Amino acid sequence: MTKRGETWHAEVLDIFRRSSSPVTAYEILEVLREVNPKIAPPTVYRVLAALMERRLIHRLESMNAFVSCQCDHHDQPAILSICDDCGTVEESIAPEIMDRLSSITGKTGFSAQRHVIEVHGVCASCGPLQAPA
Amino acid sequence: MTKRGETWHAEVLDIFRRSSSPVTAYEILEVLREVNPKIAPPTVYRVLAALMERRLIHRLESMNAFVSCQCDHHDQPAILSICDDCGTVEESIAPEIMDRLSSITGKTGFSAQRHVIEVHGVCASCGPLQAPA
DNA sequence: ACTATAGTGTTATAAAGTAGCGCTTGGGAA
DNA sequence: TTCCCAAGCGCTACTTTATAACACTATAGT
Repeated sequence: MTKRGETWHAEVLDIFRRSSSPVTAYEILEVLREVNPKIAPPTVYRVLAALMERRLIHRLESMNAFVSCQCDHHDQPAILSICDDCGTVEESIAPEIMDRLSSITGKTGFSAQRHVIEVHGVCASCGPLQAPA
Repeated sequence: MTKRGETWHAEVLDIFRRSSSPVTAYEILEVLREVNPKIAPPTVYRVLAALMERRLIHRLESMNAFVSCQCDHHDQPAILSICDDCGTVEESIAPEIMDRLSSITGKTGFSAQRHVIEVHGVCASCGPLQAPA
């Protein structure tokens, strides 16, 4: 199925891959509107949902934005580090942290299903060593 | 300062303490409007910002909602476990996880400043053992 | 008294996300 | 081959979440 249906999927994925920073749904909307000015939000959100389901993009919960997955493709939940200065997002994988997390939250019988880990800070390029005073 | 200014702070804190689940800004707005029907969103968001600064509440980034801080008061960042079934939120502290996290994200020179850790899942009361079939 | 500041009131608007309908297409079942 | 289904999309309208900007009041400190 879907040879004609995937029109926007590739288009949107491209937008993400061309951007080094998080992109909001409405920013995507604007770009798509350069192609078809009548596109509405639901189209964008549907594409985003599909791409998330395929693990091709991540949602940045703390920013209401999205980034493309940088890893080849792991089903491991990702640790996202966000530079509050330049907006760059880096992705790390650390299964042992997820295990520790699950075990800590599991102490009360909680069963973890989805980990949201976002670290805000300043990246190497923006850090104090690079921009002293 | 502030004997008259803090009107809403205590009121809002009370709302949080009476609720076992996350509360949205607009839910708070509704409650405040029972007292003063003319209250508008900015008032609520200002109170929330103040309470966050005092570390009395946490923002649940993945839900656009807020919960009161359950710990006595640590400046440690909290791990929030959210039951997607009943909405209950539990708070855990695990400095060693934060250290691990900072060290992992720091490998590329990233300097961590704010950790967002939210774990979605199912709590003990809602788990499969409690509701089999 | 004067001033800085924290908290609030108010209007308007921006930004983010969803409900719900219906159309088209292509692949598989009958 | 015909029918139906699922995926992707168009579109309208709407809800929810959040902020900008400006004004006012009261208290604490000097």
